[in-house]
Amino acid sequence: MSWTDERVETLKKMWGEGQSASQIAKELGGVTRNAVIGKVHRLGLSNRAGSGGNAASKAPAKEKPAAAAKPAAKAAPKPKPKAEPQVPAIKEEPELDENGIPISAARRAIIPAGQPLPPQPSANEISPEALAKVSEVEKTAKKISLMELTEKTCKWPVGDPATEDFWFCGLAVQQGKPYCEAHVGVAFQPMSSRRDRRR
DNA sequence: CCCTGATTCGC
DNA sequence: GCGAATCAGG
Repeated sequence: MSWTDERVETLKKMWGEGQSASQIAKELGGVTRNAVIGKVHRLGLSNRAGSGGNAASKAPAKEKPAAAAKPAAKAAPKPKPKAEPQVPAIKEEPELDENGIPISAARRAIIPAGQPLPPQPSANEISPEALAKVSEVEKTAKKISLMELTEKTCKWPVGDPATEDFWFCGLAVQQGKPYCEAHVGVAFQPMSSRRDRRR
C-alpha cells in the first residue's frame, strides 16, 4: 500500500479529529499504526493542538545502548527553544461520543465559580457498579487542580467549584477518553439505562 | 499487558 | 519517503 492522495487525506482528517494512529491505520488498512505515525511526522502535523496546546511532552532524548558507534562528527546539541506560556488554556473539549453527557460537567465546573453545581451524573440511571467504583476511586484520586489538568489526566470534577473542597480526579485517563476508567464508566453510560423505546 | 505517540535508521 | 523496531509513558 502506498500513500495515495486519498489515503493521505483520510489520514489528515482523522488525525485532525483526534483519532489515534492505530484507529487510522485500521481504517486505512494495509498499514500499521507505525506507518501512520511515521507519515504524520513526515507531513509535519505531529501535534494536533491548534493553539496553545501541549501535545508532545515526551523527552526527545533517546539513547541507544551499545552497538552503534557513530563516527559522525556532529556536535550539535539542539536546545529546543520552547516558549511555553505558563497559562495552559483549557481547550480540551472531549468530543462526546454517542451520548451527550461527558463534557458538560467539566465545562460547567470550569466556567463560573458560581453557584450552579455541575450536573454530576452521580445518581440516577447509572449502574451501581460504576457508581461504587467512582466512590472508591475518589479516595485514591490525585485530586489535582484546574491548572494541573492535561490531556492525560482525568478531568472529572468532584465537589463544589465554589468551595475549597473541589478538585479534579487526575488519574490517568482511559485511552482516548477525558476521564479515568472509573469515571468513563459513569460518563459514558449507554443512555439506554431504563428507556426502552418501542415503536 | 493493554494502549498511546515519538524517534531512529536501514531500506 | 517509508515503516518496523524501539523507546517512553499512561
